[in-house]
Amino acid sequence: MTKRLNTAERRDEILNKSLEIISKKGFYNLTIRNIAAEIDISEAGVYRHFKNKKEIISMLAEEFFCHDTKINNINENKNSIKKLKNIIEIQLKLFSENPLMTAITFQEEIFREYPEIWSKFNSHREKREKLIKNIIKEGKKKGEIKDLIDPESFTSIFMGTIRMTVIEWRGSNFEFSILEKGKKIFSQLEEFLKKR
Amino acid sequence: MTKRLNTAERRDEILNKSLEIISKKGFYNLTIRNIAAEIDISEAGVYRHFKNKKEIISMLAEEFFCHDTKINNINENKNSIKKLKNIIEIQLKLFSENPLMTAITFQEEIFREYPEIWSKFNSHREKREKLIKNIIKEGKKKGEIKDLIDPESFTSIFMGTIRMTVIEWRGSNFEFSILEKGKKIFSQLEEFLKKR
DNA sequence: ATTATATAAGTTAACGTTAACTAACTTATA
DNA sequence: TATAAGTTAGTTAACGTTAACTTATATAAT
Repeated sequence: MTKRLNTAERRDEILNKSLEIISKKGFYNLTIRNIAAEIDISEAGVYRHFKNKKEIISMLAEEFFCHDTKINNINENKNSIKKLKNIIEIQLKLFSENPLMTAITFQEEIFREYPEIWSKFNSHREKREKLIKNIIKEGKKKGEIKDLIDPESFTSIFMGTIRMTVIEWRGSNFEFSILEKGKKIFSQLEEFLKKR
Repeated sequence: MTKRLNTAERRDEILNKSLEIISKKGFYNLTIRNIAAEIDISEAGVYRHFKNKKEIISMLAEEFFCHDTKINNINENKNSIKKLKNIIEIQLKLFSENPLMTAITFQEEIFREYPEIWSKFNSHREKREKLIKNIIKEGKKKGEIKDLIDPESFTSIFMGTIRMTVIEWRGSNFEFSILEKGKKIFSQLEEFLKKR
């Protein structure tokens, strides 16, 4: 009578539902009870598939990083402004394919409970910062980017802008196209960067 | 023997310690137990001064908004770029005077537990967005700001930049001068905005 | 094709802990 | 000396987790 799922299917279901809970109700409401109730199994049933709550959260973070590291690997032999454009495009494309993932980015602080995950987030951000800073420095050297641009300041501007765009998108309940908004915003930043 | 404080003093102590807990240990660890332990009274003692936990949190949010609304009231008869500069300066000055307050800005999501507070944060942000957008529109009309600047996009850039700067400051454990960093970053944005 | 069996997926019912909160009391102090 | 600031000792409810159990099903022997 009762339908059973195999581990792979159930794990996926648990992870997806967990992300949904975080996104819609906040991290506070991610409890084993709530997960179990939403997928209609017992609490103990959840523990057949994950050894504890932390493992669920780690897997979500892992998924997030896995999605996100694509950015660091492409981007060869390109104009530096194109590279920056590319970063925004990839980043926002990932979010647009999986909007709930944005919840993780913006509830980062909550991962403090799990110091290993928390430190991953921090080193991830630092890595991204360095990447952008280097692209700008390089662009200045190659004469593609204005001399007056300060790499460090612009990195803050760049990363802040992406974050703000996503915050607004989340706030609107994902009602506009983040890709188009991203394009529009980058064209503004481009005007700021490029030599004439 | 035991020293007693009057309500006013104790309320302040509780609020300050609460903010410190949120900032240093995260919102999760803001519990009546922890507050009581840190100020060395019993848990029940806390309830002599606040009727429940929500009241503590509401007061903190109130304090935050109170600090923050100064921005909307000044700024008369000024060049539009000066106005924007002013907004950054006031905002960062408030944070530099009370660094722990930044914790509230960046743990916003947590206020979801308290929908009334949460909606205040949102309308607060929207108000700020409108203010900035209007300053830009006005600046364009008056010929102080470049024609190609898109008010909506620039608002995201502007607000995102402030947020990112504060995130970095928090990340560094408040080790650099946020006021100087703000100045530096605004001088970059200014280059972007101003007509030559 | 049918049947036996190991195992994976599920259950119930509890565990110890901690959360927010309260009633009933004691005592310092204005 | 009345009141406000404090205590002790509890409540109820929720948390993550576990032990001990049941049962569906994939697979292998008949």
